[in-house]
Amino acid sequence: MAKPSAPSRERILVGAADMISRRGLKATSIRELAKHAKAPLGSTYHFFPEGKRQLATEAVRYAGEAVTRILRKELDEGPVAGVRAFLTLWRGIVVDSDFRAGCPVLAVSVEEPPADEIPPALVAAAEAFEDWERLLAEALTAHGADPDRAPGLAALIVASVEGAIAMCRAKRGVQPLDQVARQLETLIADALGHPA
Amino acid sequence: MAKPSAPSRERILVGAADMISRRGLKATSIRELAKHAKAPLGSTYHFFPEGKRQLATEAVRYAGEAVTRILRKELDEGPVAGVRAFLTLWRGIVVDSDFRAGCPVLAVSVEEPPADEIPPALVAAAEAFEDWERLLAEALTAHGADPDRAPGLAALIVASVEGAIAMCRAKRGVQPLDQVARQLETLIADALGHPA
DNA sequence: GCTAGACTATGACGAGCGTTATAGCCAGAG
DNA sequence: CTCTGGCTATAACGCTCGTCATAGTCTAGC
Repeated sequence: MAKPSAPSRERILVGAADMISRRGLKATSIRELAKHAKAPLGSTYHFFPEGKRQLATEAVRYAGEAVTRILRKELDEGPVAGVRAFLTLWRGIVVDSDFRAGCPVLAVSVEEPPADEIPPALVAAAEAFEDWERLLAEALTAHGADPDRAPGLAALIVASVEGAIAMCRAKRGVQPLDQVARQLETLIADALGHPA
Repeated sequence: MAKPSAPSRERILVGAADMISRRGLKATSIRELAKHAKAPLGSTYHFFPEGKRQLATEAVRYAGEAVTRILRKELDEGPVAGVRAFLTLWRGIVVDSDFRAGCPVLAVSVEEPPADEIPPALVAAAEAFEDWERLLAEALTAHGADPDRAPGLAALIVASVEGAIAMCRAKRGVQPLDQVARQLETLIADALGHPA
């Protein structure tokens, strides 16, 4: 035994993030998730004893941090390259899933929390957004953007990409993401001092 | 008889749009919707005999067109005023609901359609986005923006506002919408020929 | 006042949900 | 080999879901 757990746990998390990004949190059932992740139903409660709440929270964190890692790496080449990678990442997910999958963080963000508490999955979603914004803002200021304006610009980038992902799914086409990509690219070039 | 129907029908529609904007489509149950709209459960099937599909489709159309009307009216004062009204509208909904409600069009857009068909509610969502983008693009070109770039700019506006609504809900604060408002305002001023 | 037709009230159907309980399997430690 | 404990299998709990059927109420037109 020894090793506290197998690759099953991570497979469940990945499957949960994917499923949430497609259907939303409430519409993702643990039974179907188990089937989708090729794990037995009992195992989900073995690995995540607090049930759906815990599973959702960890899935959002997992996905959010995966994107954070990619973003951090690509931003080493500068903000333009980083934003381009950010857009390409989501574009790939949307296209590869035939416009059926999107961003799990967004999916969790648009579901009403219960009246009495703020679910930890929603907190994890907010943290993911903040991480992405912070990384972008730092890269922008590091490359010459006005430090007062960089956070706002970073928020615009994240918001427009998330919105464009949803629009692509509704329209079943990549135009919104491509349009946003173009606009952001010139906008960032401008903010960095640019050539016109 | 005579009058084909009462104000009940519209009340159900409004309630459905509100509920969808909070919980998403799949998580909105007809039973709770009826309670929320103070209509009997039987009435929902009387007014919408095709059931949830029809109800969702009409609710999305209803909400989308309501926003379209507001947007069209406010754009008469120019693109800056129109975008400002657009943002203020959503800001009000988010704040008044204590960050529990958002955009029903976005909510429908991020839910996976069944494998065999594209649900009409999703088509209605795509149409709403397109209407908003078209109105914005027309206003931008009419006020001096480069006609080649206006559609992309309009898409960026819609995408960033939708994304910011979701981010506000996750963070339980209005900063994202306000940041996006500021960025869009200067961006539009620029695109219109501006003073720097 | 009576009747037709728009609306409402109520209850049932099968299905799926989250969750729990119980029992079984099976690799590795002693 | 035995035993232990991580993992799996199966069945069941109460609940809510979308939908439908049936019967009842109310009002407008004659």
